[in-house]
Amino acid sequence: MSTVEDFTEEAGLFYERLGLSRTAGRVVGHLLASDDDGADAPELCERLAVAKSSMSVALRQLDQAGMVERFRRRGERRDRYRLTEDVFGRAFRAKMAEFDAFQELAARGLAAVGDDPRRRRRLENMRDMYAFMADRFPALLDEWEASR
Amino acid sequence: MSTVEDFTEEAGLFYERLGLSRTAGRVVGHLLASDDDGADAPELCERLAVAKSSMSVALRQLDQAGMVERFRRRGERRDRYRLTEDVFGRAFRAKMAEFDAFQELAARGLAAVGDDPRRRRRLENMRDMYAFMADRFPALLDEWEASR
DNA sequence: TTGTTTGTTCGGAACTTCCCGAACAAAGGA
DNA sequence: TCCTTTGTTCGGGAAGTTCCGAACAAACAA
Repeated sequence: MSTVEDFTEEAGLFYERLGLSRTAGRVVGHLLASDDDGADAPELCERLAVAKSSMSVALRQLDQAGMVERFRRRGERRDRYRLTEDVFGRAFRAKMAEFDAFQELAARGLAAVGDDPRRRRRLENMRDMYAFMADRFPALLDEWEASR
Repeated sequence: MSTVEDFTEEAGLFYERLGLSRTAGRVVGHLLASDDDGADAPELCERLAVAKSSMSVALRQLDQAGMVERFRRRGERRDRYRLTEDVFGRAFRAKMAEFDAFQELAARGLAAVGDDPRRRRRLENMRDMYAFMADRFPALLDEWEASR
């Protein structure tokens, strides 16, 4: 029997492999399995057995990465946190920024190697491939969003 | 003035952010800026100022990840290493495996949350989006390869 | 003002990763 | 066989990361 707690831990491991901290990944897992009202910090601390200082850091990371947003219900004194509506679309756009970084790295390599065609060939291929992907990706995302 | 050495260090930092070790990233950078004959281990150790034990580990990692291949010139006694011809295509295919893993994670989440539509909505969106991308990506790669 | 709630920052402990040198293993020539 | 070359594995130390509890700051209520 698979539980929400199990899923939360799996998500923690999954996102840890992708570069988030374990705690941040577990938060994402918990918020994925909760509804759009999200959760507040004390609840997350208690459910995930994490100190509030660690939770503060993890939530700030996720906020700055654009993965969660803070909000506050009218009249309440504490923040709540939920995944951004478009969190996975944002993840894809972040991948596109990575494509741009690859292109830039290839360009730096080309500036460094000079004129030798044997040494330019692979870097040019790298640059062109990532340029191609960066060019095509937005249309793919648009197509997905249109299909919703 | 940008040099090949600078580029090698930049590549090391770049690939370290992506999850490789610094040494492995520097090797990739060096091989990117060299020609198709690649380099041998003593040369890499000397140029990158790295112990041969560390180089052995880094090269094995890159080999197992399919990023470099070993080869030996006829009659020589030491291996040489070069980037696989299709190293960046392989990187994209690895991203597709990541898409599959996201789908799988979403499926586990759905199994855990039960019937509540409010809690299923986001996980279903996650699953469907990554399924869409996994479906479309091969055609994108084919298109790139055809355009060569 | 004083006390309470909420959230952040700081210092240190625990853990993990990375890299080195040394020891070891394997293969080829003398 | 014995020695050299090539490459791997092992143990330890250095560096970086993560998390905790405690101290701190800010906002609000009484």
